[in-house]
This record gives sequence, structure tokens and C-alpha cells, in this order.
Amino acid sequence: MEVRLDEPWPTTVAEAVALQERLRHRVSAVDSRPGPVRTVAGVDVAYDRDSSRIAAAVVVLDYTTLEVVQTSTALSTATFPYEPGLFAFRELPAVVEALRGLSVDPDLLVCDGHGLAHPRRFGLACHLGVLTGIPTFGVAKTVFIGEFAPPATRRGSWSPLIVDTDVVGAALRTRSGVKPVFVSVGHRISLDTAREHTLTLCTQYRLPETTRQADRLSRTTLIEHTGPDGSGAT
DNA sequence: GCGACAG
DNA sequence: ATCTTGTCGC
Repeated sequence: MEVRLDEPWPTTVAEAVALQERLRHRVSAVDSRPGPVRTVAGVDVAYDRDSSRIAAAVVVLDYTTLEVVQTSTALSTATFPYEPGLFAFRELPAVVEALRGLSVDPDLLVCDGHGLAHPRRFGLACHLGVLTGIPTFGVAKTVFIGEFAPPATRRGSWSPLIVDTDVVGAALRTRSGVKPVFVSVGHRISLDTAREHTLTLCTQYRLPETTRQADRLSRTTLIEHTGPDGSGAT
């Protein structure tokens, strides 16, 4: 698929923050997709020991059967350092490259991280959504910002993730008796819809099949090209 | 000023 | 994210 970057990718913290402040206003937290979701894609990135090499993977699944429709990967180098709140600048370049390898545009994107549940309301999921224009949401394993009451222990139970007076996401129990995940809007989707999709995608494990598949593919791709020890021999 | 801090 | 053994519990 086609993904345009328009501007040079930020290289400093100041530039990155400025870009987030400028793009945050483009985010829509309203459902925009007319028809049914046919395909959903998960994206993730794996790093080697010293983060010198990274591998991004995108796995497109049939939304109904959850079977793999297509995959794409991209090998790259981490340029931006890990900085809480600026996660997108570290991972998205490789993710965009992988997305460009797809011959079909997914109907929905699922990120491994937060969207609106971010200090400037512009986490990884929002950024990717704005770049692609595709409905996107994030499912994170841990909280970043916000407070929440522990949801009931039953699968499907949830409680709002709140910052000040804003609901920025949801703590959702995807498996009974298991730690909740944190769902938040990325772009062109509502929190309710994102939550429902998350449950649909969590058939057997705490995390959505999309991120599990993408996680696995990014990891194996990295090892195939850099070796289990990061020697680069293969 | 001191921690906390997606992956 | 990644480095890592055993261990508690269903």
C-alpha cells in the first residue's frame, strides 16, 4: 500500500514533539468505516540486543477467520532512541516500509502501544493512523498515562482510563482472571468500536492475534537476518 | 526537587 | 524492547 511521509522524519526530541503537536489535531475518534471490516493488520517491531538492527512486520488477517491473508517485513536500523512519549519515531519508519510491501490495503490497523492514551494525545497508534488514513487503534500491555479502576475479572469487563477528566482509553479484560490490556483510539475509530474489535481479536490469549502474529514474524525475521546472537552472520 | 515513564 | 531459571498455580 501507499504511505506518504510528506516531511523529513524528525531526528531530535524537539522536532518530534513539535510534529506531534502539529498532527494531533488531525486525529478523529469517530467511526468512519462504512462497510464491514474484511481484513485487519497487526504491526510490530523487534530489536536485537543493542537495538542496532530492527525488523518490522505487518500481518494481515481475514477478520472473520483470523487466517493470514498476507505478510510483509522490513529490516532497518534504529535511528531514534527510545524516549517515552516519542515511541513512534523509533518504530514507525520501519513499519511504514513494511506496509509499503503490502499489495492490499487493510481495513483496520492494530498497534502494539497507545493511541490517545499519551501525554500529548498522539501516541504511536494515532501517528500511524494519520499517516495511513486507515482506521487504527492501539492495544498496550501496560499503562503509560492515566488512572483506572481494576475491571471486573470476567473477560469483556472494562473500566475507563482517565487523565484529568478525559477518557483516553480503556482497561479491558480480554481473558477472565488475567491482567487487562489498554485499548485506545488511534484514528478514525471510536473507543467502543476499538474495544469490541480487541475482544474479537483476542480468541485465545491476552493479546490480539494480530499483534501476536506480528510479534512472532518480526522476531523470526530479525533472527534470520542477524542471528540469535546479533552477529549478523547468516 | 524526586520519581514515573508505551516498546 | 532485550537479557534470563526456576517456580507457583490451574
